[in-house]
Amino acid sequence: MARAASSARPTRNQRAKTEAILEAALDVFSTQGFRGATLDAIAEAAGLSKPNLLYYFASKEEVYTRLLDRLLEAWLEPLRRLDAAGEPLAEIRAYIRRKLEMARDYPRESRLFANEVLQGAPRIRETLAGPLRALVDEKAALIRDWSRAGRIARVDPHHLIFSIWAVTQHYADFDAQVRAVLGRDDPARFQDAERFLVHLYTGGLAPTPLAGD
Amino acid sequence: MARAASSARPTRNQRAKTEAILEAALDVFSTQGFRGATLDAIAEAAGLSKPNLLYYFASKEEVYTRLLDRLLEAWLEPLRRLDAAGEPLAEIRAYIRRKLEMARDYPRESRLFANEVLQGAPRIRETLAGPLRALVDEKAALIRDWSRAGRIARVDPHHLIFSIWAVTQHYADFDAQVRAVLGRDDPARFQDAERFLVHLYTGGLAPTPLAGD
Amino acid sequence: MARAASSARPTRNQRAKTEAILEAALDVFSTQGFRGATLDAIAEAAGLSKPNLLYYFASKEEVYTRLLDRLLEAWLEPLRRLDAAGEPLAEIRAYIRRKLEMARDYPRESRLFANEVLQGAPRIRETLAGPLRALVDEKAALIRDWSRAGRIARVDPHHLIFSIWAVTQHYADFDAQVRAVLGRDDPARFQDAERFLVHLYTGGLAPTPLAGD
Amino acid sequence: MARAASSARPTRNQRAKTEAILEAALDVFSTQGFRGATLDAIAEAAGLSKPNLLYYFASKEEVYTRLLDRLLEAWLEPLRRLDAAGEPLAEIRAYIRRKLEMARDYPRESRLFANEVLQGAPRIRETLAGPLRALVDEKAALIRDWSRAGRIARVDPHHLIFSIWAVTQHYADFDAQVRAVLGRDDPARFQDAERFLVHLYTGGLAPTPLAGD
DNA sequence: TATGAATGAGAATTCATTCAT
DNA sequence: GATGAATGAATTCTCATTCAT
Repeated sequence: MARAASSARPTRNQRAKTEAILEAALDVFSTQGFRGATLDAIAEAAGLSKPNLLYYFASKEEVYTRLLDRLLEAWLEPLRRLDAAGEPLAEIRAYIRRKLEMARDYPRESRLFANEVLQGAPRIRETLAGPLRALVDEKAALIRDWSRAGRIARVDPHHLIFSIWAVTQHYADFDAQVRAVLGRDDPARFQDAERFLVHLYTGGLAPTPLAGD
Repeated sequence: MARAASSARPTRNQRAKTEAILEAALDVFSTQGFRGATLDAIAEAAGLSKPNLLYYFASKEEVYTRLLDRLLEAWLEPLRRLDAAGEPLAEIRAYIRRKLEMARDYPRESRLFANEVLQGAPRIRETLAGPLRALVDEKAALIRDWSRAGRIARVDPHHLIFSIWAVTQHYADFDAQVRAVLGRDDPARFQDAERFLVHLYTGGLAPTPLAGD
Repeated sequence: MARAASSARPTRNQRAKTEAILEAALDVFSTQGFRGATLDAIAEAAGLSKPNLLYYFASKEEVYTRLLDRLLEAWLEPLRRLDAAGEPLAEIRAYIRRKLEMARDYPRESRLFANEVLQGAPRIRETLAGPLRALVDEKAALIRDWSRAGRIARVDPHHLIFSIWAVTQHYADFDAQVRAVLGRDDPARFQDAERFLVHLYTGGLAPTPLAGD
Repeated sequence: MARAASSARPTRNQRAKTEAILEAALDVFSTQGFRGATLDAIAEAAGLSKPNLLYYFASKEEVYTRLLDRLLEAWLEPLRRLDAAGEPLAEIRAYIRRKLEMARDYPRESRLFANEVLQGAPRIRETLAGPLRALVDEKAALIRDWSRAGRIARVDPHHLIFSIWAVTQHYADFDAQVRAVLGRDDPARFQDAERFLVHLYTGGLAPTPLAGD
C-alpha cells in the first residue's frame, strides 16, 4: 500500500495536504466530536475528495489520533514552563495568562481535548496517565515546595492546577455559554477574565502570614 | 396519531416509561454526545423497543431537548439559592459547595450540558441567552452590590460566576483526566477540591481592607 | 439490537425469510466465493433490500458461516453411512453412488465448500481438523479392518477416501470443464461416471487373492 | 499510448518485470480468486507500484487472462505426453505420477484453474471447449483403442481422464482439507497417494480376462 | 400500546483505473 | 518507464424513522 504516510520524506506538497487535512479535521472534530465528525465534512473543508483524504490518512481514526498526538505537546507547554527559579506568585500568574492566551488563540484545540476527555478519553488515556500525570506530579512537587517554604499558601497543588485548567479553558470550551451570558461577543472578556483571575489567585494563594505551623 | 405526548393526562405507566427513557437517554447522551448516541442504545438501556420509544418521543431530537429542558431548572438551582440576605463570603462558599456536590452526585447532567455547549449549544442557545443570562445578571448585580458595600473584593461578578462553574464542573466533565492524574479513583478528591476552593475563594474574595475607594 | 436472529422462537415468516436468504446466499457464494459475493447480489436474489437482509443476519460473514455450518452436517452424511456391518465393496460402491448423487443434486453446496477449502479453509479449519478428521479417522479404521480381514485390498484408507471425494465432487466443482469437454450438457454424464467409478473401485479394491505379492 | 505490450521487441528488463508480475499474480490469484485479488497485493508482491504494473498490463483482467493463457500449455503437457507407443497401464501410471508431481510442485497453478473453473470458467470457456476438448478427445480415442485391443479394461475414457485429474489435483486444490485430516503437514502424503492411486488404477484398469464380447 | 419488519440516507472504506509529471 | 496523486464506483454496515399489525 503506497500510502503517502509511509514515505520516509514527505514532499512539500504532501506536507501541505497533510496540514490542510489536519487543519480541517481540527475544525470538524473540535465542534462535532469524533463520532459526530464525518470524513465528508473534513474532506470538504480541506478541499479534497474523500478517497483522496484517505490516501493521506488510513482512516478517520488515524486523522483523529494524529491530530491529538500532534497537539498534546503544545498543549502541555504552558505548564511545562512553570519555573522553579521564578517568584512563585508571579509564576502562577504567568501560567494563568499563558493558558488564557491559549484559550483565546487556540479554542479549537481546547475543545478537541475537552470532547475527548468528556467521552472518557478513550484514545488518550495512556497519555493522561503517563506523560501528563508525570508532568503534573513534577509541577505539583514544585508548588508544594513553594508552600512549605512559606512562599505561597498551603494548598493542594494538584487541585490548584486543576482549577487553573478549568477556569482558563472554560473560555474556550464553554465559549457559546460565555457569549450568551455576556451578550454577543464581548471583546473584553479575556482581559476581564484575566484581571479577575489574577486577583483571585493572588489573593487566594498569598502566603498565610502567621500560620502557626 | 395519538402520541402519548399529546394526551392530556398521562397515565402512571406512561409517566414511568417516559422517566425510564429520559434516564436512559441521560446515560447515553452524556457519554456519547448527541450524534454519538443511538436510539438503539437508549431503547435498550430503557428496556423497551425502538419503535416503542418513538411512540413516547417523536424523534431522537425530542428526547434530547426534553432532557435538556427538564434538567436546566435543577441545574440552575444552586445559583438561584445565592441569597442576598446571607453573609457574602459564606454564601459564595455555600454555592461552591452545592456545585461541587452536584458535580459529584450528578456528573451525567454536567456532561450532558458540557457536550451541548461544546458543540456550540445549538439546542439551548435561547435558554442560555434568555433565562440563564437573566439569572446570572441578577446574581451578578447582587455580587456587585456586595463588592460596592465592601463586603467582598471588587471583582467582575460575571467572571466570578464563570470561574465557579468552571472549577466545580471540571470534576464531572473532566473526570477521566482528574482520575488519570490523581491515580485511579482517589476517593478524597471532592473533599480536597472543596478545601482548596474554599481557601482560594476565601482569600481571593476577601474585601481589600484599605483600598483607596 | 433487536435482531430477528436473537428471538428465541422464530416466527414462520422469519424462518421463511431466513431460508430465502440462505438459499440466495448459496447461489451467490457458491459461484463467486466469499469475497466475490456481494450483499447486493444476495439481497436481490432473495428479494429483499440490503438493509432488510442485514436485519436478519448481522453481517456478510454471518450469512456465510451460518450457511457453511448448516450444510456441513448434510455434507458428511454419506460418509457417516458407511456401514461396518455391510459387505465392504458394496458399501464403498454405495458410498460412491451417494456422493455422486450429491454432486448431481447439490452442486452448489459442493462448490461452496470447494471455494472455501481452495482459499485455505479460513472459516472451517477447526471443523475440518475436528469433527471431519474424527469421522474420517473412524471410517478409515473401519476400512483398515476390512483390509486386514482380506475383504478388500490393502490400501491406505485415508487416500481411498480422498480419492472418492475427489472423483465424485469433481462433477460438481469442475462442472464447467466437464461440460466443455463432453459437449454441452451430456445428460448421461453422471450415469457414465458412476459406471466407470464402480468399475474402477471394484477392480482396484478387490482383495488380492494370494497375498504373496 | 506506448504500452509495453505493443512494443515489437520487449527489452530484457521489460520481460523481467512482466515475469515478476505474473509470478506475483499467480500467488495472489491462486489463493484469493479473481475478485478477491487486488492489484495492490499483486503490485506489492511484484515489487513495483500499481500504476507501473498497469503500464505492463492494461488491466487486472489482462493480468489474469495472460496468466491463464500462459499456464494452460504447461498444464496440459502431462496428458499430451500420454504415448500411443507405450504400454497402456504403464502410460497411465506415468500420467498419474506426472499429474501428482505437478500437484505437489505447482499447487498454485492447480488452484488458479480450480478457482476459474469453479466460477464457471468465464474466461477460459473457449479454451476448454476448443483446445482442451480436442486434446482430451484425442487421448480418449487412444485409450479406447487400448480398451478395444484388450490391453486395458473397457471403461469410458473421458471419465477415466476426469478421474485422474480429480484425484491428483485434489492434493493441490484441497490441500487445506488434506492437511487438516491427516494432521499438520504429513510429508509422506504424496508418496502415499501415489502408491494408493497406482494400486487403484492398476487393479481397476486391468483388462478383463475372459470378457465374452 | 407495543413490536416485528422494512428502508432510505448516510458513512467509512476499498479498489481499479486515470492523470500529470 | 515510473510514480505520486487523485477519483468514481462500489461495498459493507449503521441508524433514524416509518409501516403494518
